[in-house]
Amino acid sequence: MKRRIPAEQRKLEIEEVALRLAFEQGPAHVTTGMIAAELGLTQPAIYKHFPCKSDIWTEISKRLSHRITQNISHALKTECAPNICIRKLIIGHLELIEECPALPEFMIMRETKDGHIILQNSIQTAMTSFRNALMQNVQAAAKDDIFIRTIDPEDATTLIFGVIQSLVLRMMVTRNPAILTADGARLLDLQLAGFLTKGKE
Amino acid sequence: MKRRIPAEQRKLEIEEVALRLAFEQGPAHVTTGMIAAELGLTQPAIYKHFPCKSDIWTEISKRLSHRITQNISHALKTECAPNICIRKLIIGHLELIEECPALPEFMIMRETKDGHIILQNSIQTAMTSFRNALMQNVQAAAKDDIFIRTIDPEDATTLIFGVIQSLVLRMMVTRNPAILTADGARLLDLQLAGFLTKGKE
Amino acid sequence: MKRRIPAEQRKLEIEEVALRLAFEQGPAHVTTGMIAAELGLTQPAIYKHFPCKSDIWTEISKRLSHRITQNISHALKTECAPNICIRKLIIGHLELIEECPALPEFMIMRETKDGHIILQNSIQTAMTSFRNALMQNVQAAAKDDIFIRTIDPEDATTLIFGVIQSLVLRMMVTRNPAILTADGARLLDLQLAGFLTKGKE
Amino acid sequence: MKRRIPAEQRKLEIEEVALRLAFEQGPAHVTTGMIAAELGLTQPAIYKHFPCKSDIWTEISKRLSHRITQNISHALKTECAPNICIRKLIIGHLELIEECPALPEFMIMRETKDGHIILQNSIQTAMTSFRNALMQNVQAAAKDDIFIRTIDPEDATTLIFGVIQSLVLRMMVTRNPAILTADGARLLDLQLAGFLTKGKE
DNA sequence: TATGAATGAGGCTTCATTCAT
DNA sequence: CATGAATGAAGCCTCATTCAT
Repeated sequence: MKRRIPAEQRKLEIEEVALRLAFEQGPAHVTTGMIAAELGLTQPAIYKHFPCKSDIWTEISKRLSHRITQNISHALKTECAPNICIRKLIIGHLELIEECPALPEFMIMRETKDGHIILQNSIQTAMTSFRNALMQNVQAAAKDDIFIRTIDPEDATTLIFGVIQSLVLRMMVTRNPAILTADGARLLDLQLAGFLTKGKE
Repeated sequence: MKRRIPAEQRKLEIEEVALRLAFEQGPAHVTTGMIAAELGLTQPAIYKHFPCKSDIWTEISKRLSHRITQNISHALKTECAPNICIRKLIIGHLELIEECPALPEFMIMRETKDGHIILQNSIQTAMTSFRNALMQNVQAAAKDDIFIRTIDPEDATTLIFGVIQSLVLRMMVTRNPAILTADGARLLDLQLAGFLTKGKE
Repeated sequence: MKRRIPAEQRKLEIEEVALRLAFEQGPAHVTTGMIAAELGLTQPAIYKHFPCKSDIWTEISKRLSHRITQNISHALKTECAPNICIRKLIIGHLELIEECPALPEFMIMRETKDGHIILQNSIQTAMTSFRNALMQNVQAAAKDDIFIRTIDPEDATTLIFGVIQSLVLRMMVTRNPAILTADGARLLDLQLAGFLTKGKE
Repeated sequence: MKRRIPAEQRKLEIEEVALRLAFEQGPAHVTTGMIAAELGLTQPAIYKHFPCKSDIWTEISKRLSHRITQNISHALKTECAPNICIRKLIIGHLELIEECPALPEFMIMRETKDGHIILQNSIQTAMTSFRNALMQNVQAAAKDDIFIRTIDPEDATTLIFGVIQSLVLRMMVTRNPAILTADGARLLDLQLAGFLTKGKE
């Protein structure tokens, strides 16, 4: 009658559903009951796979952090010019968000344990690495005379990162993740154009 | 001990406290009990001023929308060059966020009424106006040869708006609203520099 | 329709019902729902009077401890011969148990907070005082040649205390608290007779 | 790793663990999960050996009852003076409790079946036999002029039984079963001394 | 003889909301 | 304008129990 599914796969399903619901309704509104209903399970069945609800978020956060880190190493491992690396970092991250559009909200999500609010930080840590990788390539680009030499690397990095933020905000308002990769490359080009040594038209 | 306070003023107090708590704990974690406790009231007392909880958010949203709109008209009413207007719009909005740091979360907040999720939209409407005002000035700046003529106004607007998003994200991670105006002008200059016809010295 | 009752009185009612149910069903089987049902309340209504369930037990324990201590001071304050004091202590305590027959189970009750077992000890502390008061009077009785001089006060105290234990066990098995005072005096007399200097004919 | 063990032995293991946990945490707090965890089993594995949880308690109660009865017949079968028999009964029972310190709590434990509370009584039945055996010997001792002739056998029995209760209470408070046999003989002597015809030196 | 996935009942607790005072 | 007592819905979590393998 009911689907009986191996635990490992069920865990994944729970995480996927939770992630999807987190995008649709906002992480704070996702209940274990909603997750269970979505999977055709009773609510306590969730607890056969996760000791407590916040562990679902923790596990998801770990998984997302890992994806972020993977994207970073993938973007850096190839021997490319710094501006190409920057491109790979940004586009790769946009693709990740398109796949998991709840990611940005996880980054700023407050987790509550025992009534106390604790900030979710494994994703924030990964994003710090992301920003560092970005900045190193900005610095390298300036050194290589790809970017204007006098550019402030911190601020330039912030603006390049801002391309993601702009798109994320529009995605959240429009509820349409497709715009991320659709518009990402073009916006990034425009952003980087301002930093390039070569003339901009 | 028991302060009896005119209704209009109490309403304001409630909204202020709710707004502050929304920043501290996240809008979804704010309860009527927390608001009441913060004001030294009993929890049902809130209902003398607001028929239901979501009306608090609605009222706050209205107020914030009004502030956003005020900022727009203030930035546009003076006869300035378009790039100056852009500056006024962005900096003005950053100041508003610094004063009400929960604003960005209100923009993406889901309100639940009768179990259904509805997006908060009076602020989103105001932000659409904001974006339009921004874009009009970008177009004007391009027409006036302040910005590069060939620039795409949509994309340029998105990137300029992105300055706000970048700063907001850093504020949410650092929990420090002060960075908004501290770094805003400098970042905006860097962003606009990429669009200016004149060399970036 | 529903009785609306001042908070202080409701608190008392809750404690009384909890105490009664603790005797009838055993403390570990008493639920907030049972208490509420007994009072014609909804279950969450209990939480308007006690922040959490274990606070009900804590409060009851405090009250019982106080009663125990009162009995001690009442038995000691009058200027009586030590054997009379002993009598007052024991009979007074039996009367208290007859009134609150759950008391013995509270003494050995394990309270669970956050999944960890903690022993209930405010009553145990009071009972330690009770035992000390008993022993002091046993020593005094030996000094005054009421009891046999060579008696070991620790052991004699334990046996006198044992009169209570014996009756309590029979009460728990028969579920009839009335035997406590019905048989108490007679049993105590028999017990003390063994310690008296005068021959037992 | 996975021990597969003959059913009969596993049943015993389960009962032993349940009995130990009943002493440590209180019978009402023992769950099938705790028992399974203690044995390195999955929780439903318990149900291969016991149709339902209360059957574990029932089985344990039977076993304990049997031990109680064994102690009685062992104490009575030897041809001894009644006071020696009494001694054997009490000391033997104390030894049993020292081995199974949860026994006293089983005696007053409420078992719940289909939501209804039922008292555990196979142990109570055995204890009634124990008391009867005790009383018969008290009567015999009175007849043989070992105890004072005029003694009330009921009451004397209650007090002698009380030696066990006193020690049990102290064990439960101190969580130390060793005191039972350490102090038992001495206390019993003191108790019986009061009933002996011979002067108390 | 056991595991592995799941269920159903029920417990504690929170919270928005009502209403008489 | 506010309190004080209470409700109803819902959330998290535990536990005994089932059943296929």
